[in-house]
Amino acid sequence: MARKPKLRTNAPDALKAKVLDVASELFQSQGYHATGMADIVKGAGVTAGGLHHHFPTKKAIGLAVLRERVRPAVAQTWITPVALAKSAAEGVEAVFAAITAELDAKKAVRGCPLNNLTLELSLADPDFRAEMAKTFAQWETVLAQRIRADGLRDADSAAVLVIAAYSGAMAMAKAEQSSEPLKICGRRLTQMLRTAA
Amino acid sequence: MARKPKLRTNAPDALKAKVLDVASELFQSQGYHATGMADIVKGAGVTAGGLHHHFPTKKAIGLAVLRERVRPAVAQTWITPVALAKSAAEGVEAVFAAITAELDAKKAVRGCPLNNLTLELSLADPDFRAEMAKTFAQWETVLAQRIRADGLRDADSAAVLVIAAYSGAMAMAKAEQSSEPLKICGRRLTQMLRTAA
DNA sequence: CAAGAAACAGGTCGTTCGGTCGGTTATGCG
DNA sequence: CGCATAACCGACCGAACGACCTGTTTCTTG
Repeated sequence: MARKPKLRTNAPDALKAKVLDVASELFQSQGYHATGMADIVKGAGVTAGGLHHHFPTKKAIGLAVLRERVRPAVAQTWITPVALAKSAAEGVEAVFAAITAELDAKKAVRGCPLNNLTLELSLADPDFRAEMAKTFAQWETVLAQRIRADGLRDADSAAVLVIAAYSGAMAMAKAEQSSEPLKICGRRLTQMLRTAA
Repeated sequence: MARKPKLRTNAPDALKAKVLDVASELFQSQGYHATGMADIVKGAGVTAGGLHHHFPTKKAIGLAVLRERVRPAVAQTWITPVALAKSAAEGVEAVFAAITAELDAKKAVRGCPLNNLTLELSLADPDFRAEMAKTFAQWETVLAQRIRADGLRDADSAAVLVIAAYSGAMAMAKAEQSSEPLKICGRRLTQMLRTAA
């Protein structure tokens, strides 16, 4: 039945990467349940069979997106910059500035990838929930370390507050389609970190 | 074809109320997209035809849930208690205490209804987004008024921070299935409101 | 360079989705 | 009491869903 012996090159890593790129993009802009396998297939330019060979289920894709896209994204935009900053206050200020600048540049506020998936999936599946909890825990740990290094008391609770305020501000920003809540919270959080130091 | 002339009583308001109760419960525990019309039909003990007569589409149910269940819930658990409290700090403290107590009593942390639906739907549909934005705005306004009445400066930004921290803490609580983030944020927020007063 | 393994193609399966339709029953009103 | 109208019933529809399976091509390795 070989009708069209279509040209092909085996590149499993590239295929996987493309699938995860497309899937994380779609999950971010539409949500997990609103995204169909067909959307991913079409967006990634892959066939259903090829996709199935690497990711047996949709859940496997979701988990991989969480581990290989969302978590690194949190590390890159939040954890590393704050850890390397001169002070926690300065780091938080820079992160909020970078994020609000990016939001203003685009047209739409699509929310924090971690929070989007957390609220949609953490109750639906224990594996998803474990993944998110782990990411949050890591985030808290590193941020608390940085705050403690500045000599602040209650570094742990401060870290939780910063992460919570950021997450919630992003949710409000998504609802209002404006970066204003983030700007406000960024300002108050850096001020809090500075005056306590 | 009248096989079973099943007993029936016309009670449109009761039917609507039951549908909204069940739908808001299901949306809260599973999410909007993960909840099918069949789930609502089964849970409410209604027929598909009866449901369709009052709610032409699923979206209509979602909007009604938002307006007639979620918004009143926010008003009842947050806005009214804070508005009536002796001080903003005391009000916020009481609200956080009530919510964490309720969470600890149940087994699962299901998140804030408003945030759950916001993150899932605000990008998908402008009508949904408008509804959420309105609810957030009202929340901000009343909270800021209460804070301002205590004589605090920057009451508006404080209100945004409080709401954001609450929302984000609930998201973290959902991921970790623990009321701890809420307790921590509640403590720090009331402390902030008190020392600034 | 054979031959087994891995990568990929793409059609198809059963299910569930949201929504519809013709028909029946209750109820308010004149 | 009659009857128009709203409330309600439940079988049914096409489309889309996630998953899968067989067959073919490419790679790897002894």
